[in-house]
Amino acid sequence: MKFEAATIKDIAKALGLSTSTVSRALRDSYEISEATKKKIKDYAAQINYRPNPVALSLKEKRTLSIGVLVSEIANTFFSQVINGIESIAYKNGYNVIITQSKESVEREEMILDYLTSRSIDGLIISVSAETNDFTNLKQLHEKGLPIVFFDRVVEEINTHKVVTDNLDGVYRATQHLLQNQCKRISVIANNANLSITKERLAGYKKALNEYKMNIDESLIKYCDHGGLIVEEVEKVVDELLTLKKKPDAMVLLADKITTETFSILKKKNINMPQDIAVIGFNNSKYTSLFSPALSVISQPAFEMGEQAAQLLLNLIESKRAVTDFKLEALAPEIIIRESSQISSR
Amino acid sequence: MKFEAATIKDIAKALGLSTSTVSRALRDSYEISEATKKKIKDYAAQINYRPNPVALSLKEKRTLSIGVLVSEIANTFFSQVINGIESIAYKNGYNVIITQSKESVEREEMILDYLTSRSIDGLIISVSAETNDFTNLKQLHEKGLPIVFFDRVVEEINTHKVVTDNLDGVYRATQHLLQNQCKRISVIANNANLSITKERLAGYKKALNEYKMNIDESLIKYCDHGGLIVEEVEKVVDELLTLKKKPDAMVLLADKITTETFSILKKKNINMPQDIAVIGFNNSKYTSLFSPALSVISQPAFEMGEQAAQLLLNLIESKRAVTDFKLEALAPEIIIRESSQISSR
DNA sequence: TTGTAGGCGTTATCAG
DNA sequence: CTGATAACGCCTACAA
Repeated sequence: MKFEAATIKDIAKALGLSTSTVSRALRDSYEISEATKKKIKDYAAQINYRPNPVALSLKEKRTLSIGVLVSEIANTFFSQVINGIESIAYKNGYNVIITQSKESVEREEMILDYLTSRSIDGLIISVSAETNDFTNLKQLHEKGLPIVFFDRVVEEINTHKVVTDNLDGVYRATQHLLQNQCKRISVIANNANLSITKERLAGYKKALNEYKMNIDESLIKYCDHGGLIVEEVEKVVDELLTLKKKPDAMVLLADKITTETFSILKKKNINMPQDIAVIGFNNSKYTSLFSPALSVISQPAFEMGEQAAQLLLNLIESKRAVTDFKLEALAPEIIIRESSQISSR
Repeated sequence: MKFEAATIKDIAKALGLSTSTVSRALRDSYEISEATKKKIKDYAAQINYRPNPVALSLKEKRTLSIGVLVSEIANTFFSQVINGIESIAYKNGYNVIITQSKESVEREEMILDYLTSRSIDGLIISVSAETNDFTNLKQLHEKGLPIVFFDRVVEEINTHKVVTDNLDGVYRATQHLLQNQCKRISVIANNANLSITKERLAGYKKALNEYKMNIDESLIKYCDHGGLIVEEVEKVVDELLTLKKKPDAMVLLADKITTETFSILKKKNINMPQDIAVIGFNNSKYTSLFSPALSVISQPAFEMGEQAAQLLLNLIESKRAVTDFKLEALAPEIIIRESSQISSR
């Protein structure tokens, strides 16, 4: 059972006019007399007429909706980004279709195929951790689908990108640990394929280099699924804790990895920051309520969403092909709390 | 710049056939010879043909998308529900259009108007805290728009509803506090209009009655915006703390209110549970990492989403008008942790 | 077995 | 100033 909404035809019939006259009157065309316009508009308002967006889409070859693909909606960072995207899209009359890959390549491929079979005008995407083959995405881009990357970007595809200044964020976080006399700073990173992993590790190494510390590869661990699988985090934490020369600090390079590691360390009754100082990426307000209150690198998620959406709308609505692409790198905020503050050691 | 995708026409032209033959072949009609079918299908695959969903929508008067309206996406409970909805919708070939009211009536009205101007086949909604006039929603429902309510339901509208067993959840939580010798148990509730508020308060009162305790109205507070505005929470917490006869426990009846109150109490250096025992609704995993670890009433959010989506799809795809509506009340989980466990007082 | 001719709701073009 | 017609991409009676 469906509810049948009024169409232009209904109005035309009721008023003894043609559909074209009605259409023109509703769009306030100059060629219609004020009297007819008024009659038509009044009647339209009365029966609560709304133009059918599907018919418009078919005619105008656009859907007024944009697709968003992230790895997980329930992740605070992503839901904040989506919030930002939504606010801009909404303001400009666009729908947002939100989808999640759950870090799976197959799901990502399926979703892309689905979304781009004409149901979106543009795409905002943070690629899944597993993905390292971007031919599909590249093809879509070459065919003319407007794409904006955020967070996890694909270097080979030339389009707008919105990221956190990951290098600087981790650089400052690591610096802070070094200033707190940490000597063996470990890191747990996301999948090595990801742009964010490379950038964040570069920040870590930059800080160590400045302090003339050696890069010890045994202190660098990866979670291929971005911490979505608890076991992969447990595994690397255990590896770090059973090293001959144990780390005295951890820098956690992804939201999920941060909270999982924190939880694991607590369960093992490891004192933070005394035994291990901890700082990691996370966007949830809740981390301030943790015990110890967690030091975090927080990304300007809402703004990232806003910027990505604005850039995408620019692409979609631009008349000429855009060739000048922007890379927006927004500054993260380093929030130092108890988990990384070593008063004396 | 748009990318032009292949159409049935293109295939027909390329193969010297008519569009209807192509259409039929692609849908595996019995009236087309195997040879032609194969030729057409091969070519379609080769040029990566995908039927245009917009054209299909126009023809079939359905969009294969469902709308979801919640108060806030970034709220863990809602993002988990959305997750559940998405999983079912996705499996059945439906799009999900996610929107948020931010607890504002105007936004809710605008979104409804937008969503229902033919761009969705059905709606899953948890109404905003401010809303107490449901004529709009009622009209939509009467016009035949399939609607499923979850969480915050509208009693006057007769359709499927998926809720947590709120009464029982709060009843058990309050009982737990009573068993822990709490004598003056206060509650902070969401907007009094909401179904969830009424149900949850009923649970509170039921427990007190069983223990032959008086209901002291000064211990019952409301946040009209569901805790979305920090000041409204601060105000009621202050009111409770400055009562002549202070409360020794708090039951917090909404996610946001729970975390805000917890944060306020911590800032005021109030010991939990010694000074005030605390338990509240919350769906974030993070609460176990709080200090003190927070006791919570956790809702089966993912399942709620799944059920709501399944019920909606049933409504949408049902041939005859549905008259037998379900009210699914799923059991919440009471997780007792430090914030409400009083060992000795 | 294949082709022709509408029609879904709208707007642009061309006529009057 | 207003109306008829075609077109967007697809499907389906009805013809051939």
